[in-house]
Amino acid sequence: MSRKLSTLDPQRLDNQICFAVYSAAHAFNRVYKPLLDRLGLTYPQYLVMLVLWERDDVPVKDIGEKLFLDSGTLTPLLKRLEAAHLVKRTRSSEDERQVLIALTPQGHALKEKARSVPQSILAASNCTVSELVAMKDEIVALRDRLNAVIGE
Amino acid sequence: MSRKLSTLDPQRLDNQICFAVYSAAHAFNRVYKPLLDRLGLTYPQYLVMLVLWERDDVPVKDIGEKLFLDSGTLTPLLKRLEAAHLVKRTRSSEDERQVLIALTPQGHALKEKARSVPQSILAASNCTVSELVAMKDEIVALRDRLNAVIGE
DNA sequence: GCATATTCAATTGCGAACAATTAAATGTGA
DNA sequence: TCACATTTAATTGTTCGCAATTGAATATGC
Repeated sequence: MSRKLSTLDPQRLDNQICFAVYSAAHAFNRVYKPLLDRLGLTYPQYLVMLVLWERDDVPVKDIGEKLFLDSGTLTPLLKRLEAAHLVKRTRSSEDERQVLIALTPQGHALKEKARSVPQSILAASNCTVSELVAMKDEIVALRDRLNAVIGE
Repeated sequence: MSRKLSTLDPQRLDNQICFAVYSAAHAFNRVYKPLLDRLGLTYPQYLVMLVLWERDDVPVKDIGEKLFLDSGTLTPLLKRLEAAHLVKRTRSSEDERQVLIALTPQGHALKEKARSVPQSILAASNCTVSELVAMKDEIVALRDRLNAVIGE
């Protein structure tokens, strides 16, 4: 009775779904870490590389919009990627405010090595592909609604 | 065709579901932040307080197990809560290795003020309660399977 | 009882994450 | 043209998150 109440209590549900997402994000990070260690990347760095492998020579802002991150996070991260010789940062000649991020040959080459990174998660999840696709779409929809609330 | 392939490509799905969770966690954090600011808490601090409001006088390790956090994260966080006069940290007399965390009167009092925190998420989500419960359960199940993989 | 292993918290160092501010470049209106 | 707003990165300061190490207390095996 009190158990049923606590599960359906909307007050707690907010907390519960938020914590579920929060703790799942950490769990993903822990699974990815040993795989990414071999590439010398952290997970946020890996996300940036995924963006760049799709399209190169983009301003910092474009990366930030795709990953929902701001320059306070990206600037030092990109400097670390530059220090690792994976990207080059150059100011745009058309708009001097922009810094364009381009992959180095090593940055491009890393794409092949990264192929094997996402593999064990699906196996470990014990879900069908369609279940995971549905789940992903639900989470994305929730995220987008939350972000819409923030934008007002 | 290529669109369908990319959606069903298990390689990308791994990345996509992980990023969905990662970005949703940030979105939640941004929604909670202005509400928690009024309490003078960050989201991880709020999680610790939620644990303590359920049960008091627990060792650091118990908190860590519930929130999937270690002492490297919790020790400084708890010191900040102590500096804010919300908790008291005392070494257990039974086992001197343990530090017990107890709420101060102000820590207890904050529970009432925190009642209004989880509220807008459900409204903003545009989902039914049962949909959100199902979603939460799926995410928790996935998280637990991921954590099981880490434990080997 | 004593050496060894385990447990627990604290510490250190590094990398996010973000708010708030700064500074420079660009765009706009009068 | 010139004042003003906007855009874009960079900077600064605070807080997480975790790996790795340390150190102390407790438990275990012999």
